[in-house]
Amino acid sequence: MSAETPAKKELTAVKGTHDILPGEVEVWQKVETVAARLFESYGYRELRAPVIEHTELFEKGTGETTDIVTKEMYTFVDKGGRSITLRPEYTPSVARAIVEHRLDLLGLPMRYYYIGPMFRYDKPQKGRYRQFHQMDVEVFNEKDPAVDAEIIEMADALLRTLGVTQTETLINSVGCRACRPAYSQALREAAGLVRDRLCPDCRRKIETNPLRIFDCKVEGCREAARSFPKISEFLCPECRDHFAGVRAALDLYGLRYKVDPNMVRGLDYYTKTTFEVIALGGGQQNAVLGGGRYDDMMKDFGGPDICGIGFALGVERLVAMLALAPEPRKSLYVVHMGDKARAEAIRLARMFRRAGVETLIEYAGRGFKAQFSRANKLGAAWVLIIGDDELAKGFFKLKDMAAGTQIEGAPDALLAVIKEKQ
RNA sequence: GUGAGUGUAGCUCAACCGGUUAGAGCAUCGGACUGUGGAUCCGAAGGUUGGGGGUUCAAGUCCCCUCACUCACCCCA
Repeated sequence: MSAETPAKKELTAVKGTHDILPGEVEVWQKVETVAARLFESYGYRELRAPVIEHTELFEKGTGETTDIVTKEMYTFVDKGGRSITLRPEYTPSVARAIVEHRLDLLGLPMRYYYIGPMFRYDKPQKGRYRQFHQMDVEVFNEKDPAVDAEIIEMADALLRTLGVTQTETLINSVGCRACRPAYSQALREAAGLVRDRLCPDCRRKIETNPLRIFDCKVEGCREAARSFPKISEFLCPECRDHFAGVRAALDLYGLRYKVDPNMVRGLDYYTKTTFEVIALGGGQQNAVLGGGRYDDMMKDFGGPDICGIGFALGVERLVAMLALAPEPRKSLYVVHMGDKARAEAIRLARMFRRAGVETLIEYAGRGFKAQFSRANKLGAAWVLIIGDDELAKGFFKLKDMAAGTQIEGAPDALLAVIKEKQ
């Protein structure tokens, strides 16, 4: 081991990844426990799928034409020659697990949630990282539009529970395989007519993904897009009824939302309902969560014909919106003087820890003054004092650092005092 | 992948027109102070000025390359 020569800044976190340090990690823990409890109250169960999957899963599930698959995946060949990918999203993994384990035959509600890291080889910027974390929620085999509304309401409930208010909920219907092709065609024709007024990017989108023209921020394109046909005019009766059902159920909840016919999502597999919650104000990466229905994915996997709906929430983006004060922790610091006292300190610390008290022992062997200074710096609520006098009596002193008061007693009695105020 | 901005101590920042050994505050550690914290005073440690190359008698400062970060495009959580 090299005692000196601390490594210079050659060893850094990989681009686009971040350490979540103590101080911030408490916020994450809070978010995770609140979310898990809430999801379970809606009948969801945690399903932990692997971080790595066969590359093919995402090619088929996420879609070969999506940006995620064409240029953002962390893919490598393992030592067995398999093409493996660090998951860029979670939904395909759940669908795979259902097919693999035939979870659809258990007769249980197919409601799953998961919290964990995802990986996309993007260029990092505010709110966008290469390793980021999502809370993912999926419901399968429920086609009633009230379920769409319920899941949106649950997302809203999560944000409200965490004290997030500056958001807007957007919903849309992107139709299904019966009605969307006609709409895409109509859109291509409309866009083709004003081709010379569109930016180069959008001219390309006419062929590749005409819905995305609505996303463009160039004013000329926005202006042109206003005259384009709306998806609502093209929905088949089934999709139209479904969307009306979603809105009716949302109204039942009294939830505020905005129908945004221009909202398109980047994943190919969505059908009917899509939705997004965006943060008001702030940067450009403002989608806190997004999701929708995907009625064809399972079938496309060669599995049973089971519909699905879900959303993914970006934990980094959520945490950035929170202003949670850390909960004060009350800890004990054990100071001591002399070899025997040190041994007693170690013994008593174990006792207090087993009783559930956060306890640290002074190991630097400094004078009492320095030890108290240390305790103060660490923000200890109490200091347990062990010196020759205390050892002789079997009675120890306990100082309340905030009050500055000090009591004396046997370890059990002192523990009782701490537990009372903990 | 494209574009712009920024890189000086752990953090926040100085350093004149290119000119001696790159400074300060905060934080850290030690001492004053071996039976009691916060205050004060004293001191120490901490830097290849992101890295490499170039111009110059001389570069933290100017030029080029590169890396990282930030922001935006694209896309998305």
